[in-house]
Amino acid sequence: MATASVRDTAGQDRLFAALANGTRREVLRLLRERGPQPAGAIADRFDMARPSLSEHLKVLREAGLVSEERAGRQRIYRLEAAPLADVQDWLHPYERFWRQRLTGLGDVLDAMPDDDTP
Amino acid sequence: MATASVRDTAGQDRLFAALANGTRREVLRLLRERGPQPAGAIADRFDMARPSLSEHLKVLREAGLVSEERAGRQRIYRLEAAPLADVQDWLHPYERFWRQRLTGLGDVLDAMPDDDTP
DNA sequence: ACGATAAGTAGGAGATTCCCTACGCGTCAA
DNA sequence: TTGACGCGTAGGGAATCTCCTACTTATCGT
Repeated sequence: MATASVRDTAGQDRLFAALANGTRREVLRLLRERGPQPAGAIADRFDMARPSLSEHLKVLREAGLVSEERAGRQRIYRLEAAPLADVQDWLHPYERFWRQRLTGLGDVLDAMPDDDTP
Repeated sequence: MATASVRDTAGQDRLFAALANGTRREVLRLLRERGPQPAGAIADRFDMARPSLSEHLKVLREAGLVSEERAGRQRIYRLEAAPLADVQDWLHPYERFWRQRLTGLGDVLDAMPDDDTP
């Protein structure tokens, strides 16, 4: 096993775009807190027509953030957190910048270059 | 000093949406690696009309990810990483889910609930 | 086989995104 | 003061997003 989370630009776009919607973030939270759920049970939690929520699930699926398993006439959705590890990886080189601010180190090092992505 | 990074749903939408674009992520990387830059120097790096890039800078500004400082007829843009700390905070409750997968602990705990956001 | 149930697809309205060209505003140098 | 420069705003076009109301497909119970 070698690479696990190399995401191209378009993939990152899809990932962040999937997260850029409150309803979809709520769906993720629901799956995280309550475990896998059939589409209907998810939809019941939202004040929105079911087909609309079905679309949101599709966006999450295409971003790799949920998977579906068919069980009879239900489709059980499950959180897939792996792409979120990609987000954390993306975040990592920025970490020292907010650390810097919070610890009051100030803006002293602002111009100090670093290399990370080619 | 009390709360520093409480972001409402709309604010999170704006934040993730700002990150959901390759050009804008590139701008952030540039500011991280090369330090603060005038708008023109940033625009020169992209194969895009300057007003288009100006719009991207506006989106980043409204998400709080960059700040601008006027210096003569230039506007120096600077990375503001604090909102990215919000992203990491948002990410945190999901962390155990991908850890779980990676360490091969398997799907055993998938249905185990946890509480985090109200 | 039939009707009811679970959930996705089709198509469409209205808003937003992402790019462009044209133009306006402030600042500096001569 | 005039002209050039740095940069933003206006406005517009094509594509995409987010919601809706039908409608289709697949499965289950009787």
